[in-house]
Amino acid sequence: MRYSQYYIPTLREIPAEAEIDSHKLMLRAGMIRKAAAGMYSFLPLAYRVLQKIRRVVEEEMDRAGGQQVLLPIVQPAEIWHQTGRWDVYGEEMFRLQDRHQRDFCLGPTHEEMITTLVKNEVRSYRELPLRLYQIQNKYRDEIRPRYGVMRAREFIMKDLYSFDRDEEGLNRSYEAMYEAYSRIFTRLGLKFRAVEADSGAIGGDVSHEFMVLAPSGESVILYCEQCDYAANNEKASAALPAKGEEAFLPCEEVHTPGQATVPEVTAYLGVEASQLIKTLFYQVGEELVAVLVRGDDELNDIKLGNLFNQPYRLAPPEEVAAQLDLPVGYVGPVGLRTKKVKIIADHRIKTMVNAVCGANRRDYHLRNVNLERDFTVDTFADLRLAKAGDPCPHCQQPLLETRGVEVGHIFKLGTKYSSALRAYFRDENGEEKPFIMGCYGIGISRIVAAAIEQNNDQDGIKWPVPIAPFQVLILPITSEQLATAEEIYRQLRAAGVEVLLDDREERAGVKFKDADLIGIPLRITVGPKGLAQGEVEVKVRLTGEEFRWPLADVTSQVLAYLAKNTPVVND
RNA sequence: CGGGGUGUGGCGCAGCUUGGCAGCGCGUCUGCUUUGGGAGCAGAAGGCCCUGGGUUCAAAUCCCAGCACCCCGACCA
Repeated sequence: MRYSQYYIPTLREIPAEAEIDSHKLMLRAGMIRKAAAGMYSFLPLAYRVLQKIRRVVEEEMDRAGGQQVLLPIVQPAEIWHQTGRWDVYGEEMFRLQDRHQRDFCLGPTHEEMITTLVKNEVRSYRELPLRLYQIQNKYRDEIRPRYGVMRAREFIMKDLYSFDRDEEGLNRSYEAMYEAYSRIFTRLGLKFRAVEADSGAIGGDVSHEFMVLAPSGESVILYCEQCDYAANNEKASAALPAKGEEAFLPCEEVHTPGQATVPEVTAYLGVEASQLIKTLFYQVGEELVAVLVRGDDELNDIKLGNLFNQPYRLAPPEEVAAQLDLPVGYVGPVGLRTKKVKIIADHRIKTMVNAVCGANRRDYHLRNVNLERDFTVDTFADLRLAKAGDPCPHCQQPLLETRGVEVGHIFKLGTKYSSALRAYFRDENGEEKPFIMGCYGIGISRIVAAAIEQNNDQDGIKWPVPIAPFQVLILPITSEQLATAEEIYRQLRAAGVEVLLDDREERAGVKFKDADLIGIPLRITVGPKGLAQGEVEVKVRLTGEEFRWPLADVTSQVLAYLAKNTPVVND
């Protein structure tokens, strides 16, 4: 491709709206333009990247037994009513009506659509397993779209749905997808990690997210170097520390005037935050529930939500005072029974000896409080937010922390949608059974942004070879070298290399700046200095390495570099 | 939805306090000179100052209402 005939509207200045690197660079490199909040046009350079990602995804989906289909983006409300999600999905769904005032939505996801399709077509276990996927735009009216295409309201997604006859089949489908995803991100040349994830409202017991690692990522990942354990911080758990060995001391009340918060109490009494029991009250449905966590722990809202399994919120102090006559800041589990409040505690409470907690009396705390002797708990659960340094739940090694961008998520759905939509098949005994389903998503457009987050510097993007819009950029310093550059261009193209020839009548500086910005992996500079010795100057964008190659070797050297830097996954 | 901020040529911004010809830098176009990391000179084009209403002889500027966009939070397969 000739630069002069290709539309790459680079910007010198950073548009004010962009916050993170990938967003700034996609705008500056002329890849995207905004149409509305969370709605973007993809320009030629970005489209090439999308196509490359798409091709790898398609190859791996096909290899894993997937068959590509294309379902309607506009979906009738009826099927959403059947699963109850027309109401559940709420404001996040783009809705519209046709001329007959019939309700439709723009598909945020396609469980309803695909399940309806399969229900009407597949009758027998003999037709299973079935793995159908598509790549198309998805629509979610996010409350707050942000970071360019990272969290857009219209985005490109690959979604595959698996239909199996039993759990065993589902497990095979799930494993096939897990492997396919690992192959995809490896082949795309991205540093990634698969982590255990919370399956959230979509249900199911097992779920993994695929994270592209980047310090600016929105998700926090905890992982163990010793074993394979890795989870996002919504899901991560830690091994329990050993219970303290000390002898129980007699419980005593101490005066702590005006000391209501954890830092205040620890400072006033000269104890560690880990010796404190925090008591929080949540309004769950109609009742107030007491939740106990160690003073140095943070409550994990996702885990708490999964436990309650209904709407809940932190009860404001006034309500606690009004309903239970308790002074927030001086509340503790001892004697709480008399209030008929359900007490839920994080597992770590079990390991505490001679703890400190509120005395349920203003300006007083209790010392040397011990489980069983002084108070009891209704339910123990893992409720704390795991953090770096915690012991790994599998091997006790300290967990490490990193950040990532979620680019893929796989779920075991079970029969949630097939049951709701009455999608059944006949098994070998002639019995009607609901399909056992799984769903598996990849954010195609998000991968572009994630790849840039992972690979950029002050000067611009540094594309990994597999997803670069072009593999090689040829940069003649002046028009004097254009003929030589054209010749190299011709040879490389003949060898099947994707080349961008910067044939613009611009000064060298401008071309260098744009080259760095758009980040083509190999830059071949054709200038008088090199040509005097029959050589071109080569710079590797990713590493900054520089070489001199004799003119005659350019094609073979380029092919060797590309081969070496295109990850291959063996069958 | 709560809080904060911003809307002025394609991009980045000044002007608004104290009403009086709409400006600067970059980019774009033309010409000349230049040509190894965003060149110089000369000239030119390009504006519903977010929208609507109000105050005023006069509004980018003051007042009212609305809209859009960005950030923080809540929310979110």
